[in-house]
Amino acid sequence: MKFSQATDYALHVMTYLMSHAPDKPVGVQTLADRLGVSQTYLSKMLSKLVKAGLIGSVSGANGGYRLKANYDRISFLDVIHAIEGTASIFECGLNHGEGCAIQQVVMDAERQMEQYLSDKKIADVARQHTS
Amino acid sequence: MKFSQATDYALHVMTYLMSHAPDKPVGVQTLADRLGVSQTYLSKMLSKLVKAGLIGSVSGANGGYRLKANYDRISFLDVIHAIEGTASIFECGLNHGEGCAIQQVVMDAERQMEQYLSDKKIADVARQHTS
DNA sequence: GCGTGATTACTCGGATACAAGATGTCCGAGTTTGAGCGG
DNA sequence: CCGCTCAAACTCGGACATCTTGTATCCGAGTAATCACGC
Repeated sequence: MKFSQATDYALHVMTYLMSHAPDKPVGVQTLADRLGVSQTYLSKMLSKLVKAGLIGSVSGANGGYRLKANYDRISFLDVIHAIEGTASIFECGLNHGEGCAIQQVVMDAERQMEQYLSDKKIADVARQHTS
Repeated sequence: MKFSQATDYALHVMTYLMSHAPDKPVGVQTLADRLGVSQTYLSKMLSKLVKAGLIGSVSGANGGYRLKANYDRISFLDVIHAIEGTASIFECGLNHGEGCAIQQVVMDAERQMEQYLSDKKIADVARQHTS
């Protein structure tokens, strides 16, 4: 029960883009050096972020990844869902009639956390802390 | 980012004990049959619950696992922590000065969820829904 | 100076390798109950 | 009926086996900018 490293990287990339280059595309190489991660692995996460519509990609020379217009409305939850998927945190594997009360409780708890994460925008922390 | 099956099993065991046998020890065999899990695997989780002090074990014939006196104060979070460990859900692997703002946000979100889970007692759902 | 082609700097996707953790099994050791048996 | 012994029913712990998932690397294909070169 942990968030993956990939999520960590993705969040930091988003923060970096917002605080350092909100308008220009940045190559994977640059981002990977900044975070101390291999560029090939980082590109996997960036692909997911692109697929989720959180950032855009510019191919070819001088290309890279860049923020889109409404980047200041992206929440922590958006990034986490893009990387980790949107599946629920808890699945009751038993078949004891529908509506497992235990699953209900855990999913409610999950909603509490997601509520908090969707209120927090990446741009908020990017402003105060240039990663 | 999911809770393990083990946590699922543990929660159901606790619910079962509270609703069916609050005072007598129940063997692993019985519990495992009830849940459709192998008894040897289930015993691993029960050991963890014992170590965490959530239930007691009675060895020897007619032995098994049983609830302790204050079982109605056990929360979902207690069981989850016993199985999954108490480590934080998110660890920033980067070394960019202390106090990563991103980690701060995610940990706050985690606290939201844990707050909810520590308010919910197992006995609450055991009363309404005999698993 | 101007098109045209080659080179370069990128993204993108698939295939693969590796390690760790979750899941599940097997077995041996210790512990208590209870039944059997001899006096 | 009493006490002893022994088997059965348990927990407990460690050592495995397996499977999935996260992490990471490599490579080939496509794409766009830029540079070189010939006219």
